[in-house]
Amino acid sequence: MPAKRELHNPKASYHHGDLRQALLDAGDGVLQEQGLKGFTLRECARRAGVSHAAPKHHFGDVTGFLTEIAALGFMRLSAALELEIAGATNLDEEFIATTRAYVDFAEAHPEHFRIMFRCDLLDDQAPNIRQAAGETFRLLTNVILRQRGEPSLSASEYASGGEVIFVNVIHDIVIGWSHIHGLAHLKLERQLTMVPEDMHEALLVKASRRLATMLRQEAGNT
Amino acid sequence: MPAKRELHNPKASYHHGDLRQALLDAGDGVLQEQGLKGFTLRECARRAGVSHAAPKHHFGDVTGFLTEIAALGFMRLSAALELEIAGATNLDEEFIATTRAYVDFAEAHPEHFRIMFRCDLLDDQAPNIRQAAGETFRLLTNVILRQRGEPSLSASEYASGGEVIFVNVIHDIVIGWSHIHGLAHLKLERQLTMVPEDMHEALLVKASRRLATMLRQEAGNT
DNA sequence: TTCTTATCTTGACATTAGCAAGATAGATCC
DNA sequence: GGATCTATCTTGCTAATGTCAAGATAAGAA
Repeated sequence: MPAKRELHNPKASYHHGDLRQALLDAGDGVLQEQGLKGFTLRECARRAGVSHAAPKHHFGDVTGFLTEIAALGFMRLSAALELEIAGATNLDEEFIATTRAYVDFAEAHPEHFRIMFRCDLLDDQAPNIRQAAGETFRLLTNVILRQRGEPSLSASEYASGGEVIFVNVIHDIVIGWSHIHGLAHLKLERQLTMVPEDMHEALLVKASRRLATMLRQEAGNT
Repeated sequence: MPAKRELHNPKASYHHGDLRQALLDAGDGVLQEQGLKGFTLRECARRAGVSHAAPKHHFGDVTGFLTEIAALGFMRLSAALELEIAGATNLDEEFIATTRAYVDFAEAHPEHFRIMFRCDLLDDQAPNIRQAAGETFRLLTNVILRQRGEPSLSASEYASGGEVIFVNVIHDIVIGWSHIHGLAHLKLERQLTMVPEDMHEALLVKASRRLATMLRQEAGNT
């Protein structure tokens, strides 16, 4: 241990061990405490106790880093959806629970949510985020399929030609997702302030129940 | 005209005349050509032919500038909505046209749209943006009110206690707006790529028609 | 004319992303 | 064991940014 060298973090060795994960954790912290504005590669490096150029080897540039953060966001969203969906005991409840989980996620992790849906900041063709976002979409698709009384898609079914299976219901999937996503996004970005805060839960329930009822009806002409 | 001074723009006088508008125009150009990433106060100043600190006097800081840009965005969105709504000849058409105008706006001005709904980048309590966003919301509210066969709100009616008037229909307003906004946002952020591009128009029409039909029905229990 | 005020410039500082070159240490091979 | 290889991390640099403070300029008021 040569004393002449002053490492950024004298406790740690030159090789961090799991710097990649440490940087992702640091990024989480920065996003939570300072938001996307305070999110810089150098700040994350500082928190991880390494030099400013250390992240480059693991993520390339800031786009690569954000892509990874967004992919993690989709994984957490999927987990939250699965948890809420599993607790529902009927179709109305399931759709409401799905909406609630989605909206709650946006409010609990606003910066992650923003980044996940900012394709100009990401490499949205990267395999990891495509995979993660695809899984979220599969869960939402299945919620709609069940509303319509159709069988759900397993991950493997979805991977191998899910498009073919749900081509007939894609309209309803988009209707359902747009409803959920629009509500979450508008709420997150403070566009629903004309509704008193304590009415938001009731609003979510009523709106989602009405949507679900519609999804269970046969679509009309055209 | 002292020859020793080298102004940024020798053609213009020291006092620009309408630098505020020139900067806003420059900002428009930057957003269109380079997006939010290339949007910097200094770049806008360069385009307007003034020094890098000139914007400060007109907008304060970058947040103030973006707030102004966002307010303009809401005004343009309102104009687009009004135009499309005016062309509709029945309720189905009107709701579809509203959705189309909103979605088209997001695609035509993606960066404006992103900024308008990024409350962390803005001073969303500033009077100009509140006014502009309020007008957009009034137009959307009226679309929903007409679907329900209720009278529209004029700007003055909306300003003086519109909340009281539409408290009974706020659920449907949020349902309608969430649908429209969610569709626009998901499409803009490339989350609907599982639907072939040439089906997007038909998707929009079908989804909106179905939504409009629902809005015209009485809400069920709860 | 002189003073006042709004407008714009200059210069500086702290900060960032990204690059290039070098240092370190763990792993591999002989 | 020792030499080499390679991934990992550091240092130092450049160009750029937002913001501030101080000064310069012009337009209008007094």
